[in-house]
Amino acid sequence: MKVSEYFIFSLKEAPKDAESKSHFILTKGGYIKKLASGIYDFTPLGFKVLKKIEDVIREEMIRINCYEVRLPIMTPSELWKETGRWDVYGKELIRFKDRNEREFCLAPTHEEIITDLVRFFVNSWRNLPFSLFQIGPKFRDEARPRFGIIRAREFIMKDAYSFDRDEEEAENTYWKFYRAYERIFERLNIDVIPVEAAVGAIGGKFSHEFIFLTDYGEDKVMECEKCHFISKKEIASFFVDVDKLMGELMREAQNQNKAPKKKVHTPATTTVEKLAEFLNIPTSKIIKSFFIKTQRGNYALCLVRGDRQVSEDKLAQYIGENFELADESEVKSIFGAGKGFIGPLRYRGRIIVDRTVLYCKDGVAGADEDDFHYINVVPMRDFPVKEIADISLAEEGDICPKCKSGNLREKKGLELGHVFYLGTKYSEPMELTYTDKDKTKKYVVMGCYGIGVSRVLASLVEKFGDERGVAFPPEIAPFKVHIIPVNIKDEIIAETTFKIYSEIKDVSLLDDRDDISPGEKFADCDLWGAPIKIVVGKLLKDKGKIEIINRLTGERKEVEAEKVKEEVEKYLNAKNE
RNA sequence: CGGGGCAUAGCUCAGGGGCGAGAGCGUUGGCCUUGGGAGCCAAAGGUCGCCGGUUCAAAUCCGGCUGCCCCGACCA
Repeated sequence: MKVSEYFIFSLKEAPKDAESKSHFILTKGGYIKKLASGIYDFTPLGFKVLKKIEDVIREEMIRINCYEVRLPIMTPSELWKETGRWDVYGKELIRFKDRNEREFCLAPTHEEIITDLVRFFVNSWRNLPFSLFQIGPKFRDEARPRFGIIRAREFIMKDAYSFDRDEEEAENTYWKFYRAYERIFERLNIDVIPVEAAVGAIGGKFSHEFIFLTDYGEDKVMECEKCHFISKKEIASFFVDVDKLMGELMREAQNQNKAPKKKVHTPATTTVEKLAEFLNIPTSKIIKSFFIKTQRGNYALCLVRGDRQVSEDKLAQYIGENFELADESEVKSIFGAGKGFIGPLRYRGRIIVDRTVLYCKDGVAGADEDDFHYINVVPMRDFPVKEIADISLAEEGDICPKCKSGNLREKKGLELGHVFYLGTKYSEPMELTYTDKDKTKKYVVMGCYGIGVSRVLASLVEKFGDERGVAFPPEIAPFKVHIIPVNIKDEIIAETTFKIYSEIKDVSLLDDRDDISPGEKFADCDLWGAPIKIVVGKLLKDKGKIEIINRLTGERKEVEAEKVKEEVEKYLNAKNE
């Protein structure tokens, strides 16, 4: 491709609001242009990279017998009402009406749509299993679009859906996709870490996110600084030596000299902070109690150390269902006190004790009486410790649950892919069934698998970009070679340049503009992403040589014009094997 | 959704009740130059976001709206 014949441009001044590296480079290099908040045009250059990424994904999907479809983005509300998501999705769903006042939305994801397609076709066990995918736009009216295409309102996603006959078959399919994802990201040269994701109680059995570590991520992850184990912060575990702590507590509980619990007046200490300040003790001495009501209507009292935060995801996972905090009147009628003053000392129902509470050897807990707490509270002595669970958020400095020695550090990550075992979450409400060999009707077992394609592009720029521009790895670079004739008006340079270009035309971008300075050409070369830079200039005049620079490694070679094609091929083949 | 900010040329921005509304970059024409966005000459290019108000007079002051940006909340 010749620059003079292409639609390609760059900006001298990138907009100041470009916050992340990828936003800056992609805008400055003319890959994308903002149309509205969180909505972007892709230019031929940007679209070219996007398609390379899509091609890698497409190949790997086809490799696992996943078939490509094209689903509408304008979708009728009826389908969303079948699963209840019309109401569950809030303002993020872009809704509108057609001329007949029928409600529609722009699809943010396609579970309902694909399930509708599939139920039209599937009747028998003979039709199963199979999986389908598509690559296309998704619409989510994000409250705050950010970092260019990292968090956009319209973005490109690959979404796949699997349909199996039973759980076992579906699990196998899940892991098949999981492995395909590993291959995809490896081929894309992007380092992702598969981490278990929160599924809540409704999601099903498994879910993994493929996380790319970057400051522009929106997910918090905990990483062990020693063994580099990574987990999402919401569900990250951390090491607590429960046996040792229980042994210590046991001795404390039996120690006759230990001060007995004592009721003290603590007026208006409705929060942990106020209580700690009032008693002049660290928050870590307080045993925080909160009372929950589960989806099935059961109650439980949960205890967490005062300086710790409960993880709603971990707690939901632990009890196996969703829950909410019991309301004030329920708490009052069961404990006889308001929320800030309840404790485990008299409660006879289910008590879930977070492991961090085991550190409290003379703690403070609510007295079940407004404006009163007990001090010198010893777990096991003063209340039963039967159910020990891991329900608090991991924090910086906690011990890694895997190697049990390194410290956890909080980092930011960006979700590039997500695999989800759905079970019958959609097939049940939407009546996607088949008749099995035994003539009984069964629900199809589903999974869904997404990759944020445009977000992968941004991540690649985050990884391979610098202040001046970006050099993509050959497999995804828009052009593999960027040819710069320093002065194309010079006949010798022009002749040599066009000769080289004719030999490697298919993979090259030739900057044949004759009206701009060399500096401008070099600047654009930095921006336009080719991993190989070929310069035809004074070296040709002086020594008859061409300069080849590998922008990814910085390696520089001087070769004769006749050898350029060979050199380029050598490099590309080495990278591709 | 809460808090804050911005809106003037294609881009980045200056100006601040009245005078022909400005700069740099970009664009067009001419010249010069060719190893890191170089230089000279000339020209084109504006609903000063929209609606209303105050005023003899509004791009400028006031109010509303819209859009965009930032912080936070939210983000199967």
